[in-house]
Amino acid sequence: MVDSAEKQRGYEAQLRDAGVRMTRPRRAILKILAETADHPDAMEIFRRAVALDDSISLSTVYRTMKLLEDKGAIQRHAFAGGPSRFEQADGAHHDHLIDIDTGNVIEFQSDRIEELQNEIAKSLGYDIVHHRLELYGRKRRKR
Amino acid sequence: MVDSAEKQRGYEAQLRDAGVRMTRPRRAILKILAETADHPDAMEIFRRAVALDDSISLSTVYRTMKLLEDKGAIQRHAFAGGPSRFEQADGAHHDHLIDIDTGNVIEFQSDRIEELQNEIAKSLGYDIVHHRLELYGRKRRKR
DNA sequence: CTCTTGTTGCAAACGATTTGCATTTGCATT
DNA sequence: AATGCAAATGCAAATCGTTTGCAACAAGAG
Ligand SMILES: [Mn+2]
Ligand SMILES: [Mn+2]
Ligand SMILES: [Zn+2]
Ligand SMILES: [Zn+2]
Repeated sequence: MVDSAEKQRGYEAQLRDAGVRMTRPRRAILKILAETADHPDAMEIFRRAVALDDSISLSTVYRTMKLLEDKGAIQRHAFAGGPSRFEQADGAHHDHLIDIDTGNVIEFQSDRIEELQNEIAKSLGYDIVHHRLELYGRKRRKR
Repeated sequence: MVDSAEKQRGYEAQLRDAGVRMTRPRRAILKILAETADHPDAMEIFRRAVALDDSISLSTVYRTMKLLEDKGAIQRHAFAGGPSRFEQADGAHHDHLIDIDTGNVIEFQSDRIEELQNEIAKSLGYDIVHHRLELYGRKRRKR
């Protein structure tokens, strides 16, 4: 809590420096993003935002997500089937495993896979600009 | 040509055996899929289908793609940004590198990456049901 | 405090895909 | 070859997530 409030202040300062006006809706959304550990979609962010400021509109949530994405403050993930989901872009790169029963998202990271991806692209004459690695799975039945 | 006509006949027989009625639109779409080497989207398939049978509707293209997907005859890929793109499901598993400038799709396959994915899922207590690995890249500037 | 310009909420538009419905068709049956 | 019925079609309208036009509003530089 203490930590996320601090983190949020850092976010705001960083954005203000980038020439972004700090409005009530934006503050609410940044607070939500700083506090959450999951990967909420726009509607979920909207719901949480309304709790902080009941005059926020869904359009503004969408507009803000796009703004933050452009500024590199968040990442957008279009997992199969559902709407886009978001997360802060502060941590290190990672990929995702999606629980197809619950929608839960688990993060993982593999240097080896990242390396192999680069090798493959290189051998095909390409430079990777970005990539997407998503595992869709089901919790293993306990034995 | 000879080859794809043969391939298409195989497709039709296989589907008929699965209880799928062979209609004019379906025959047209199967022909298109058997002949193409790329990853067309629904609208593109529609355009090519109209050339074979000008009474085909876009709805039917969508309905047929879903049917074929359910029967396991084709695969649907939702690459970033655009509409779903399709390809026959006959060959071996592979992943894709998308040229972000042209939209061209290049196929590749890495046993090592597939292995690593399974290890990761396993270590997280999951079984992979399906996955998505897409590299978005740009052709390397010639030196 | 004022002015300028960016931002907002709202409703309407959007693009891809799906769906309801009346009509047509495949095809198994006589 | 004619019949019957379920399945498939075309069309238009609906859907879903997301974007946009616009008039009202508010951030923050001066
Ligand atoms: Mn994540
Ligand atoms: Mn492919
Ligand atoms: Zn990665
Ligand atoms: Zn793969």
